[in-house]
Amino acid sequence: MGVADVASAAGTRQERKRRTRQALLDSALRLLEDTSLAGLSLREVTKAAGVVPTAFYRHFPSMDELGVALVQESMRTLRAMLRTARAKPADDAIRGSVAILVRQVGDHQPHFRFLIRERYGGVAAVRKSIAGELRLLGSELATDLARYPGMGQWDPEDLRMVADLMVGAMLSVVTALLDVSGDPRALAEVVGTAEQQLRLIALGMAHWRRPR
Amino acid sequence: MGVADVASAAGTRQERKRRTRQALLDSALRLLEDTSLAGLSLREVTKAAGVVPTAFYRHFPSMDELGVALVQESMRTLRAMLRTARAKPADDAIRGSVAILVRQVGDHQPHFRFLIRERYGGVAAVRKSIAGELRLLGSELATDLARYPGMGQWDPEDLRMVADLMVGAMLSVVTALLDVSGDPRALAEVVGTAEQQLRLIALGMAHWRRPR
DNA sequence: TGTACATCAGTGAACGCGCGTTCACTGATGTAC
DNA sequence: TGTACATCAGTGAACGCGCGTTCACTGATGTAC
Repeated sequence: MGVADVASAAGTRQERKRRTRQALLDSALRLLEDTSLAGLSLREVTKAAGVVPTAFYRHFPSMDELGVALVQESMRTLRAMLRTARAKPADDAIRGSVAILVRQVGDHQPHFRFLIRERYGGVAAVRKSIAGELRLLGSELATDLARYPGMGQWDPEDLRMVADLMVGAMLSVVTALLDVSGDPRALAEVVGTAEQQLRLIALGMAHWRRPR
Repeated sequence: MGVADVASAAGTRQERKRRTRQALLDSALRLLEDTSLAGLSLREVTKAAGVVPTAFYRHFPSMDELGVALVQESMRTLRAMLRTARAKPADDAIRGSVAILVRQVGDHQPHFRFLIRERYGGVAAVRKSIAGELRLLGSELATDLARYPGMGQWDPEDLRMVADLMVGAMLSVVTALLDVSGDPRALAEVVGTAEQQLRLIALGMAHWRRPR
């Protein structure tokens, strides 16, 4: 028998298990484009992944836990996007950031759709997981903002307030982008509106004086 | 037999039907505090309303249609709120508007929770219904804004852009309010943050010059 | 007012179906010697 | 390297359950005369 016998071609047992787990996650994510997690059954997911229903339990204790795993995966995509934006500061920061957002949402629609759908969806464990991750993201963004020229002396509470406003605006734009997918005219309008909304927020920041 | 015999006490047949329909809507709304529409069964709703499952079809062709009816009902609550805000312009418009929002969300939590949950939820018909209603709301707000002193000469597109930003911010605040229900400390913080975010947007508007 | 008939909101039995979960199993992969 | 045993990812049968929907029905309400 050649060097690539059946066992080594399929990988180690551990590696094969990891692949099945990933197949379950991928299948669920695909099915979730049509429904919410609450409307998705364990049997549908296993069928799409090509395993028997009972095999599910070798990987997750319940569909809720699979949902939490999908949150982790999706948040990794979102963080990758912010890292990209941070890495290459364009001369027009707003236009550059929106362009990156558009690109990333286009490339990873299922992840973003999942986050938007389940953020206030029916599964409590998933909702809490997303809320916690977004809170963390707000903190990180506030820290980033503090490094911007002229913002060093901002009050930490104000930084946090602005960061949360920006996260909210970003998620609004993501939502709008998911709605227009495929229609170039509508896409251009969403991009234009997003840029202007961010400019308006930036304008507010430029004239901000801490109240009270 | 007295004037208030069984028939007249229970109302006309039409009136009794209307009451059963309302019982179905009320029961569904209460059950929806724990799940999303996709996770709610026809049988649960009829059981909570005190009728037999098959009676459901005398009022709605499907659970989806009940969901659409709940959107109508909830939007009526939201519009009532905006009418209140419009009716009594306080000397501090932002503080006054936020106070009305807090009051109204506290009084009608189930309606607001339903809108927030199902806005991007799993049921397509309901999602579309909410999206359409919110678009309408944005138009109305843009028209309102045009009447403000100093905004008459704003470009209609810019008005719409700002109106959408405000609707988005309002819904963010509603979400935050639903999360903190019952905790006075957290509530005060949400109110403070909301007021500051709106002030920042107002500040941006004050310095806005139409680009390009 | 009284009678005969029509309407129709709500009932209750029944159906077939997909669900989550249990259990004992199989057989390839992994490990100890 | 070869052998004997352990591990464990995935299988397949089976279960009881709640689901949406059908259907023929009941009996109070409504209407025509």
